[in-house]
Amino acid sequence: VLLVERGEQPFAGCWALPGGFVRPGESLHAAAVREAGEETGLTLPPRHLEQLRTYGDPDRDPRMRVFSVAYVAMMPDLPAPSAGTDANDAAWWVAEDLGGEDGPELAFDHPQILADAVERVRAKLEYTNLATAFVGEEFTLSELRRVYEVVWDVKLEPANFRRKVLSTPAFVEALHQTASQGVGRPAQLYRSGPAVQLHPAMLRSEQARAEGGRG
Amino acid sequence: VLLVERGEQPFAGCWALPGGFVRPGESLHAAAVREAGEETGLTLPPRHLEQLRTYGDPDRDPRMRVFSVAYVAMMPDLPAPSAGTDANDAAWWVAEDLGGEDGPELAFDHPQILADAVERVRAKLEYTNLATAFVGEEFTLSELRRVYEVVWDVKLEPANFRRKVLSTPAFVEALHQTASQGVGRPAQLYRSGPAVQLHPAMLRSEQARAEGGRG
DNA sequence: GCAAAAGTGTTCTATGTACACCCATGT
DNA sequence: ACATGGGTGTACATAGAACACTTTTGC
Repeated sequence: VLLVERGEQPFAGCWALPGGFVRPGESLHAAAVREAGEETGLTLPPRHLEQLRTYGDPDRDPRMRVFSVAYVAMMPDLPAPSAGTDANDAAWWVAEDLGGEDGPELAFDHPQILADAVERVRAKLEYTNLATAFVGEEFTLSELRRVYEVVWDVKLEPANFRRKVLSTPAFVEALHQTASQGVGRPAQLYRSGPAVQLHPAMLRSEQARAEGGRG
Repeated sequence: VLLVERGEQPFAGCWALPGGFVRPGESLHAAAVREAGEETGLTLPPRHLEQLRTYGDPDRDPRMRVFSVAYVAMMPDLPAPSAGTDANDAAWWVAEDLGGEDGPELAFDHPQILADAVERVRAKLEYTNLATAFVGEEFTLSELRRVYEVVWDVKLEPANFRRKVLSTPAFVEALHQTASQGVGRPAQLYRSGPAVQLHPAMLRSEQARAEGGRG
């Protein structure tokens, strides 16, 4: 999770999701990309960007009435961010470490926004190819499986996962090359296929579903 | 679908989704309920209300920059609406009749909003108890099945549908009363159970999924 | 009695799960 | 040789689809 440390009141010193104001003539989508870049120094376009939802409770910002249209973006190979305007610092965080006792305090209603985002991603892994946005353009099935295992916090049977992915039409395409890596038999390389929606879905177990979300 | 006929430019004479501006100190949720009521004369609280998404393209309203936070509401027993402020008329429409040649022209980007709403509802029938918001507090399984059949535009096996609904934990609760109605064996009455998310889901077939939506 | 809708039983098939087993590589 | 991860095969359990059949009402 990409967070910035606030340099101004309110919530100075707290960490917050990067954001800002939409400009005249600018679409919401473009504003999300621009603001994320301005506050963190990241220029690469994200692999995936989608609207989450809009937060507009009257007292969510003590200064004035603010409506925040939250977007979720996905990036692999997380490049090092740098603090931008209005921010002391910018850094990547592990989602698991946020919201607990040890983690930093999040500003405004950003804990809720983050929780909604995590649950959205968990749910979308089931029925879309969103998992491929977490890995490089070329990847092994083990790398793809690790995405599901980490995000859902479960262990998946490698054999069954493999069959499931390969039997889902247009989910991945074989490159007929082997990855050159460490110990063990080299794995085949794949790239993301044309399918965006998956039929049938990669169903998470009852247990994995209870993990995070009421959805 | 509840629409109002616009009395002012732009799009005067066109039909539009009811809406308006959020007031100071008012939540988005409260504004959605209030505006729907003001423009149509309906006062009953909807059985279900949820945020759809926010539309903010720079030129979606020719007068000025407008961000619309769309909400979807569900009501059974559709009471007759009456035209309110800024509206010539208000009426219920069949969703299927909108968007085609015969239907009325919808204002602004409301065709897109409506399409997104229909797809949201279609998808949510699968994994939530949203279908129960379309029927009365007490209902037969045939009435519930008709919701799925109409919204998804499919035929479902009554026998299998019954088993599926009754085997899904906390989806419906039996009232041990029979409905008094027309021809055929009287059906048992049920009411909505405590479950909001359904496990396992009521999966629509590949065909029903292709019907409306890419999601 | 007959039509119509409610409800039960049963068979067949598809899909997920668990686990045994073989394959190819680095050390 | 052996540990490690990649990949295949297979038996079992579960869930959905299709359809025959019984039950209960109105006409």
